[in-house]
Amino acid sequence: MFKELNPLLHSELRLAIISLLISLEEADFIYIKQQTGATAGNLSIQIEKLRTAGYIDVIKSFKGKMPCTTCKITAQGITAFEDYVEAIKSYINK
Amino acid sequence: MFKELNPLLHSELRLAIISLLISLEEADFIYIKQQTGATAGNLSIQIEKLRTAGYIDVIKSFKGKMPCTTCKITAQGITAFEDYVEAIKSYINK
DNA sequence: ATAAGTAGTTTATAAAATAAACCAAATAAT
DNA sequence: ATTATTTGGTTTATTTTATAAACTACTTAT
Repeated sequence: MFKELNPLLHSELRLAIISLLISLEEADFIYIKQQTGATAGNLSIQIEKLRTAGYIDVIKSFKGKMPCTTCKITAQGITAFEDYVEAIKSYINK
Repeated sequence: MFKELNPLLHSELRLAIISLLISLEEADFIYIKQQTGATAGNLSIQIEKLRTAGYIDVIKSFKGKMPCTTCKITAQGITAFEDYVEAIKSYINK
């Protein structure tokens, strides 16, 4: 009947992050912050959760003298997103 | 970019309840419990939240000698669900 | 030097979901 | 008839999650 919704992706901000990274393949902290409208603190935490789950890779570097955190979706992340999309459809297409 | 996800509907169980009621127009507590696999306690709470929001009507009656709680979606609930479906699409159709 | 801004992280608080315990009545077993 | 057991829930308590606020470290401008 209803498929299970992966709780890691069933979060407005984390879903937005993954959705962004699916189409972009790579995006930095500031860009994600702008696109999602999230606060830095919340974004920092949700990125870390996605990283711990193996859904994204996080690369910390410097852009000039400023630190720059870049995120990239992993193969596991792509699969998880695709599964989530299938699952949510079981709720919205009756 | 990303549309806001109504937090009342962005909950696995509440979304399942509303999704059921969209297609059925009416369902009782036991049936919803079976279809969603929710525990009675959790279901009781989530039904009350949907009722308070005006998304469903809850009618308490007796079926023979047993109490029976029947739920029915409201016009407001239908609109909220339709809006939610539009919003979630902004995350899953890139 | 001092103030203000950038790019984050950490800690604390509020909100949500879930589980466990409970209640009242009905039915089944001894 | 009295003691379980089940049904149909509600209430309370605990855990998890999300959000906001405070903080760190460094940079740029005054």
